[in-house]
Amino acid sequence: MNKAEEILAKYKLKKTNFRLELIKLFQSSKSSFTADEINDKIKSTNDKVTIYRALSAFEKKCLIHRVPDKSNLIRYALCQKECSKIHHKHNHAHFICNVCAQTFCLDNIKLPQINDTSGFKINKTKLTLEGACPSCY
Amino acid sequence: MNKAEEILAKYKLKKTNFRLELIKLFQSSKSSFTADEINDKIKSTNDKVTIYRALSAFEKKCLIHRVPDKSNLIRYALCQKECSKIHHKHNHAHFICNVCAQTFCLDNIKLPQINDTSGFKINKTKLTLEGACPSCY
DNA sequence: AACACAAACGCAACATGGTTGCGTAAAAAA
DNA sequence: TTTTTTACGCAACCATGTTGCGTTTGTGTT
Ligand SMILES: [Mn+2]
Ligand SMILES: [Mn+2]
Ligand SMILES: [Zn+2]
Ligand SMILES: [Zn+2]
Repeated sequence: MNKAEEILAKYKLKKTNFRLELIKLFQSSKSSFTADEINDKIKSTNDKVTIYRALSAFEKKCLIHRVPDKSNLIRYALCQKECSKIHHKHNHAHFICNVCAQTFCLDNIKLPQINDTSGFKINKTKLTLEGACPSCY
Repeated sequence: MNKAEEILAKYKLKKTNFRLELIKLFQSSKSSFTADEINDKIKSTNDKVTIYRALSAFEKKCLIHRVPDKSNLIRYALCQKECSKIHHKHNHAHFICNVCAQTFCLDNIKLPQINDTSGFKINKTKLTLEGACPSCY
C-alpha cells in the first residue's frame, strides 16, 4: 500500500487534490465505490465528469477494477498485487450485500474450474455471491 | 413447452397479439432478449413501454428470468420447469458470448458450493462464463 | 523564474436505457 | 350488451454515463 503521491507519480498521473483523495478513499476501504458514492465522500470536486474520467484513468493503469453492482451501476474496487501496471488479472469472487448494497472482493475464494462440454469456448469465469455482509449479518 | 395461448390463460394474462408473439419469440430460441432486440423482431407493437411492461409481467409470473448481459442491459430468457408459478428457482450458470453479445443459460453446469469463512452470509450464487458461443467459436 | 506543453478540470449539452402518468382501447367477466 | 379490468400508446420524465470544448493547472524544460 503505497502513498497516494507515489502512486500518481509512478503511473505518470498528474497530482491533483481530487486524485489524491480518490486514491486514499479506495485505500481506506475493503469495499467499493460508485461515482455517486465518491461524489458524496470527496469534497475537492463536485463534477461527475471529473470523477468518471479519473476512474477511467485509474482503471486503465490497473489501480482499480470494476466489480459487480446490485443495481448494475459502474462500481470500482482497488486492484490487488496480481495486476501488473499494464494488465488486470483477477481471479477472485465478489460478494454483493443485499442489505447495504455494497460489493466486496473475496480474495480467499477460488474460482471454480469449469469444463463446458456443449461447445462453448470459455475465456473467463465470474463468480458472484449474494447475501448479507459481516456488518449487515 | 405449452402453446402461447394456454400460457396466457393459465397465468391470467390477457391475450394480445404482442404477448402471443413475445411468448413464441422466447420459446423459439435457446438464448435471450433485450427490449431492443424484441422491438426489432416483433411487429405487433413499436412502443418500448409496452415491451417493458410485458416483460415485467412475464417475469412476475415466472415465465422469464433476467440473465446477465455483456453491457449491463436488462435481458431475459425463458424460465425452466424448476420455477413454479409463484417463485423463481434457478440453479444454472450463464454464458455471455463476447462476439455476438448473446447470453445463454447453461443448464448442464452446476453451481459450485461455496462456504465462505469470513463472515459473509451467502444466499445466492451466480456463475457467469464468458467467451465464444458455439455459433461464434 | 519564465515558458511551453500536455494533462486534468468544469461546464453544458447530449446519449441511452428504462420508468411513470394518464387517457384510450380492447379483452374478459358479468 | 354492459361493466370491469387489463393492456396499450403517447408524452414526459429520470438516472447514469459520455462527449466536446474552452480554461486551468501541473510538470518538465529552458
Ligand atoms: Mn475484485
Ligand atoms: Mn438462466
Ligand atoms: Zn452489507
Ligand atoms: Zn456468440
